[in-house]
Amino acid sequence: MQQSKRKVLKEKGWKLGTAAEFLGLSDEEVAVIELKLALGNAVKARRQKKRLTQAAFAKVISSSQSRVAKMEAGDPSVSLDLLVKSMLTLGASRREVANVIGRGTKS
Amino acid sequence: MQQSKRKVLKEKGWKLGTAAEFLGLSDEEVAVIELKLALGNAVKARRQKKRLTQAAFAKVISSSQSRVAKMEAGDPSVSLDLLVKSMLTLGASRREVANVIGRGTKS
DNA sequence: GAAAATTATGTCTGATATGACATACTGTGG
DNA sequence: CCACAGTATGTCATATCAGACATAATTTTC
Repeated sequence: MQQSKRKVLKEKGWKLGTAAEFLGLSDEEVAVIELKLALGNAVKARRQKKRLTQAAFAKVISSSQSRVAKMEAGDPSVSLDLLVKSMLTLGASRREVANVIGRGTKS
Repeated sequence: MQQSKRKVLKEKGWKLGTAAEFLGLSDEEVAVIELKLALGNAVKARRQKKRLTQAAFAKVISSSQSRVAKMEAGDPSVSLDLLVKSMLTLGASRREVANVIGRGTKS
């Protein structure tokens, strides 16, 4: 696990704060976080392509603007479930979701 | 959304019970459920291949035997997060996880 | 450059997922 | 048959995630 990656994640608010947490975060967990970041970016891209505002999209998925913002920002409080459901709602196929997961997403 | 699929999910305990819930379950949500079933099967296959018992694997991911059983059984109470983390812990690459998501998994 | 729209961030309360435990079910060897 | 390993199922208390709201920061439009 490279320091560079750790740094980015830490800045996003993923608590790698204390030594215990730092040590306690397995590579698999870090990988899941990276997945979430990739999906967040993908959601943002798709939403923008559809020229939807965060608020508008929030209504579509019966959520709130702030939650959408957090999704896209890679906030630790959003689940894979929500991200995937969002992608699908934005019209992504299962395969497209898989692509994002397979190879990350360039911003 | 085909009746056949609905039926299978219902039997697994995904509450399509009341009319409201039946109508309230969007196709995207159903798709997410299918994803979970596919991942559950994939987890089971990988675990068995490694000749790990549910209890043994549970220890590895700091969980419990019952939760592993629920994952593999496609229980509604397990999250995508846990399923994906499990796959990765079982040695699956991000790409392999993507494959399961892209094309389901034949049991 | 002000006003308006959009997005970001923080924090609540309620909803849902969590590990743990108990216990029941299923097979398999003796 | 029976013990025993593995798996399934139900239930808890606690932790984590949810939508909602307020409000700050940013971007867009005029």
